[in-house]
Amino acid sequence: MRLSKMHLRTLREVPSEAEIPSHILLLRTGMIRKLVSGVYGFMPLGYRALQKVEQIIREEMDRTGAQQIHMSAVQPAELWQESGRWYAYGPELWRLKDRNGRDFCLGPTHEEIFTDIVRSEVSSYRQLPMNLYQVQHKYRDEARPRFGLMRSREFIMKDAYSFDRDDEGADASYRAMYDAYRRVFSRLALKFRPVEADSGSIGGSFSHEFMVLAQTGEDTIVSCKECEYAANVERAESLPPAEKDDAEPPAWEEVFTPAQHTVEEVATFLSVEPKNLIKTLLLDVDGKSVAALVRGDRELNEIKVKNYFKAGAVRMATPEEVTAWSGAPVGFAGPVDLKVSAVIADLELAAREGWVTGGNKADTHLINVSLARDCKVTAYADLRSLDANDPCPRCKGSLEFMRGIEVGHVFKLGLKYSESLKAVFLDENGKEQYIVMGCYGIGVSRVVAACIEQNHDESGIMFPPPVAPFEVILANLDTKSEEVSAKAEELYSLLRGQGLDVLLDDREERPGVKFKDADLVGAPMQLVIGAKGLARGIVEAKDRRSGEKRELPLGGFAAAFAAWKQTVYAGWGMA
RNA sequence: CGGAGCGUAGCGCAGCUUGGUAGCGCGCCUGCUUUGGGAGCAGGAUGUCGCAGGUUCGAAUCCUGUCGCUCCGACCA
Repeated sequence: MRLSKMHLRTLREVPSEAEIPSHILLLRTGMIRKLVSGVYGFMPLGYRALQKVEQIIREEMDRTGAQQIHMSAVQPAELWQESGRWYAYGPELWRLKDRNGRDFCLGPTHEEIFTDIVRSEVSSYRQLPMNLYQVQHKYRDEARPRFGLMRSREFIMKDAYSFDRDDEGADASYRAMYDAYRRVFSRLALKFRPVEADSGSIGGSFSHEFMVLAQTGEDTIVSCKECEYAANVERAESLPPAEKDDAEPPAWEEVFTPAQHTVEEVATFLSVEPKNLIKTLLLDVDGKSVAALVRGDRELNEIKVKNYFKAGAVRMATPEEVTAWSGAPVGFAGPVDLKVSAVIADLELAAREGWVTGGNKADTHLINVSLARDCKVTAYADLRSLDANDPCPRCKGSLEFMRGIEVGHVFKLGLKYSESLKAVFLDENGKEQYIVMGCYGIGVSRVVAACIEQNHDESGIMFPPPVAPFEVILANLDTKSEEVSAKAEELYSLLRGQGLDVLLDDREERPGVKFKDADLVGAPMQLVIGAKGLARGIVEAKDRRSGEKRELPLGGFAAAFAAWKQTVYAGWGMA
């Protein structure tokens, strides 16, 4: 592609709406254009990057035997009512009506549609297993779209659905997708981790997320330094302490703690450590009052509470509710004689007795509380978030925390949708069986953003070669010189002959503009040809990632380029 | 949904307090000069000041309403 003929508009200044690097750079390079909040269009450069990602995904999906189809984004409400998600999904489901007032939605995901196809097309065990996928727009009316392509209301997703005769088959399909995802993200030259994850509103029995590692990621993941364990903190399991201290404390008594609300304040006031306190958090779980107890130095993980109750919605109680349930202002709730429908305690709290708790009375705490003796604890469960001192739940090794961007998610769904939508087949014995399902998504547009998030510097994007809209940018610094231009054209067709995507900067611009734009748009390999270099018989080459420059001789250029290309790719961990 | 902020040229912004000719930088167009890290000079084009209503002789500016956008939080494969 010749830059003089390509529509490219780069911005010098940072658009005020963008905060994070990928959003800023996608706008500055003119790769995307916002239409309205959370809805973006792709311009030539951006669309090329998107297609590169898509192509790699398609190749790896096809390799597993999955078949690409294309369903509409518009979906009839009936199917969603049948699965129950029309009511369960909430305002994020983008609903619309046709002229006759019939309900539809724009698909946020396609379990219903794919299950519907399969239940009408598949009737025999001979047709299974089957895996269908598509690359298509998804719509989620996000409460707060943000960060450009990271969290948009319309986005591009590859979604695949597997259909198997039994659980073993479904596990094999899941494994095949998991492996395919590893290959996809490896081929994209991204640093990523597959982690154990919460299965959220898609449902199902287990799932893994694929996280691209980046500081600006919205998720936190824990990863064991010694074994393979890695999980989203939302889901990472905590181990109860090994030792147990059953010594029964003396009877509890009230202590006066005027205006001491927080754990820190109370601990300091009573000269005890925060880990000797119990934090009593009051929650509304699907409309029921619940108290969740964790050690004073721990953080409650609301997702674990939600999963424990298999609840739809969990929220912190309002100050009014706290007062109504505990009889005291915020900061003094405790588990002794608390009027709530359930009290659940973190596993760790079973390990010892003699706690400091809130007194359910203003300015009052209790000491020497025994959960077993003094409180009605409904159940003990893993409720807290891990912290840096926690051991790995698998091997007890040490954990590290990092930020990640979720670019892929694989779920084993089991019978969730086949039961609600009655997707069945006849087995060898002529008996009707439910199809066992899995579903697998990759946020294609988010991958492009994540890739930039992981690979950029002050000057612009550093695209990994497999994602780069162009692998090489060839800048002709002297477009008015016939010799230089002839040489540039010669190199341009030579490189294209090698199957590379090359962008020839043949604009009548000053060198500085060309250098800045080359760095900004982030082609992994930059070549510069100008009168000076030509006189010396060389082309300058710059590795965008490392910044390393070298001179390639025009005599024997092809060999010198091949060697250089190899070092550039090696820098990306590519063969 | 709660809190905060912002809507003025393609982009970044000033002007609003104290009402009176709509501005600056970048970008864009023309010409000349320039040409190895976002050139210089000269000339030029581009605005329903988000929208609607109100106050006023007169509103970008004051008042009311409304829409949009962004950030923090809540929420979220």
